[in-house]
Amino acid sequence: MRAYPATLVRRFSSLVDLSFDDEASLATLPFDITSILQRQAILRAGEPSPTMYVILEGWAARYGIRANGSRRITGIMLPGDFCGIHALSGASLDHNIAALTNCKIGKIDGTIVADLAHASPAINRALWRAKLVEESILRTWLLNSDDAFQAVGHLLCELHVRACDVGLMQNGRCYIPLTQQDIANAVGITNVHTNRMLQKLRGEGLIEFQRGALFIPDQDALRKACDFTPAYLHPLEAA
Amino acid sequence: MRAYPATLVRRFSSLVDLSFDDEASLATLPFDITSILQRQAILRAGEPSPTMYVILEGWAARYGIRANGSRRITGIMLPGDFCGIHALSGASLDHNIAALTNCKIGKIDGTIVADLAHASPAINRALWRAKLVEESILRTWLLNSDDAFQAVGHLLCELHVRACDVGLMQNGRCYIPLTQQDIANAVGITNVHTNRMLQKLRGEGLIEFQRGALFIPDQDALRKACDFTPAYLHPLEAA
DNA sequence: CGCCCTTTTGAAGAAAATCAAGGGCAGTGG
DNA sequence: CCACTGCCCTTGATTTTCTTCAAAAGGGCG
Repeated sequence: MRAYPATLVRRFSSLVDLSFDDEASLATLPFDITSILQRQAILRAGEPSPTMYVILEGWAARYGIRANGSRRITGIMLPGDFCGIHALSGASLDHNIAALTNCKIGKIDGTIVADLAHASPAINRALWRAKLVEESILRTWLLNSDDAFQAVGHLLCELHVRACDVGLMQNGRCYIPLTQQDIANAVGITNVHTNRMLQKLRGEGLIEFQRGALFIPDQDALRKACDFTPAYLHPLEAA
Repeated sequence: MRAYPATLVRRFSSLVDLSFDDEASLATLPFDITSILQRQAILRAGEPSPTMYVILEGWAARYGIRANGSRRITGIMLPGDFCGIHALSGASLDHNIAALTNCKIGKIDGTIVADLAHASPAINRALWRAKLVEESILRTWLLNSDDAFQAVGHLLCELHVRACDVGLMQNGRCYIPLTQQDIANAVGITNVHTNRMLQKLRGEGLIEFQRGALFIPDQDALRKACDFTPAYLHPLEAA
C-alpha cells in the first residue's frame, strides 16, 4: 500500500524547494481516489471541470482527434503529473485525456489548490513550472517531428527519463505501456513506419524494446543519435 | 502615438473580466520600451531573465535550432503577447525568441507582475489563460502537422484571427510578415513545398496571399478545408 | 542598372503512407 | 489440451508526399 500523497510531494519537490509547511500542506491535501480502466476516458474536451487531477498510478495520454478521425497523442502523463491545471483559471479543456493503463487518479478541489498556490509562493511556482515543463515537451515534440527516426528515439529517451524520475525503473529497465500504434500516434507517423524505426533503433544497438520493456544499453549513444538533452525536463536543476 | 499600456489592457481584457482596479494597475504598470530590429534576437535560450516582456508593436517568433542547424518556429507572437512568463517561476527559457519585423517591446519587472498576480485573482487567471492559449496553439500545431496543405491553411487561419483580434486588419485584409521560408519553418516543411501548398490554396480560391497581404475570400470554406475552429484562441468566450 | 532576397518552377530522389497479408502471443472456451 | 479469437507486431509491394538540388523569374532598393 503506497502513501499516495507522497506522489504529489515528490513531484512538487522535483520542481521547487518546498518548505516544511508546504510539504505538510501537500501531504494533507484532501483528494478522492478514482480508478480508471485501461483505454477509458479520464477527461473529455470541453468539460469545464473545477477539479484538478493527479495521476497516482498508471500512465495516461492527452490526445486530439482530427477531422478524418485519426488520433494524435499530444502528451504522455505519468504518476505525479497533473491534469486540469486549466481548472485554476476556469478554462475548459481543449483535448481529451485517456488512460493508457489502469490508473488511479486523485481528484482535488481546484479552489483548494488555488488557495494553496495563493498562500505559498513555492507551490505557485511549482504549478507554473509543471506547466512550463509540459510546454517544453510540446515544443520538443514539434522540433523533432521532422525526422521519424529521431522522433521515436527522442520519445523513448523522454519517457525513460520521466519513468526513472518517478521510480518506475528496475535494473535499468522500465516498462513503457505504449503499443507501437500509440507511439505512432504520439510521433505523428503510421504504425508501420514506427515499427520500422524501432527496428532501425534496435538494429543499431541503441535500444532493446520488447513487449513494452525498454532498455537502453548506451544512453549517451541514443541521446546523441536523437539529439536528446534532458535539461528541459528538470527546471530545478537547470536553474 | 499609441498609448502602449492599452495593448496590455486589451490583451488581459480578452482573457478575463477585469475590474476597474485591475485595469488601473495594468495601465500604470511601469515598463521600459525597447526597439528591436527585424530578425534580431529578443531572448535567447538559457537566459534566466527576471524580466517579463510584452510585444507592443510588431511580430516575433519563438524558435528552436535542431542538431543539423535547421530552425523550427514553435510560436508566433503578436502585439499584446507575453514572453517571459517563465520568469514568474524563476525558470530559464528553453528556446529563442526573435523579431520577425521591427518590434517595440515592453520590459516589465517580473516581481511586479508576480505581486500584481498575487493581489488580483483576475490578473493571475489572465496569466494562466494566456499560457493555456499558447499551449493550445502548440497542441493544434502538433495535431495538424501531418498534412502540409492543412497545416499551412490552418496557420494562416490562426494568424488571421489573432491579427484581427489585435486590430491589425484593414478591409478584411491583414499583413502577415512571414516569408514562405518562415511559414515553412513554422509548419515543419521545406520552403519549396510551402510554396506549392500556398499555390494550391490559391488555386482552390481559399486565400489571396501576396507579399504578405492575406485575404480570405470565404472564411468558412478555408476553415472547413483546414479543420480550423477558433474557439481555442478565445478562452473567455468559450467559457 | 545591378544586387539581394524571395518566390516560382522543374526534375530526381528519399521518406513516409497505404494496402495487404502473415505471424506471435495471450486469453477464452470447448 | 487444443482450437479459436483478438490484438499487436512484422513484412513486402506500391503509391503518395515531401525533400533535395538546381535554376530561373520577380520585386525592392541602392
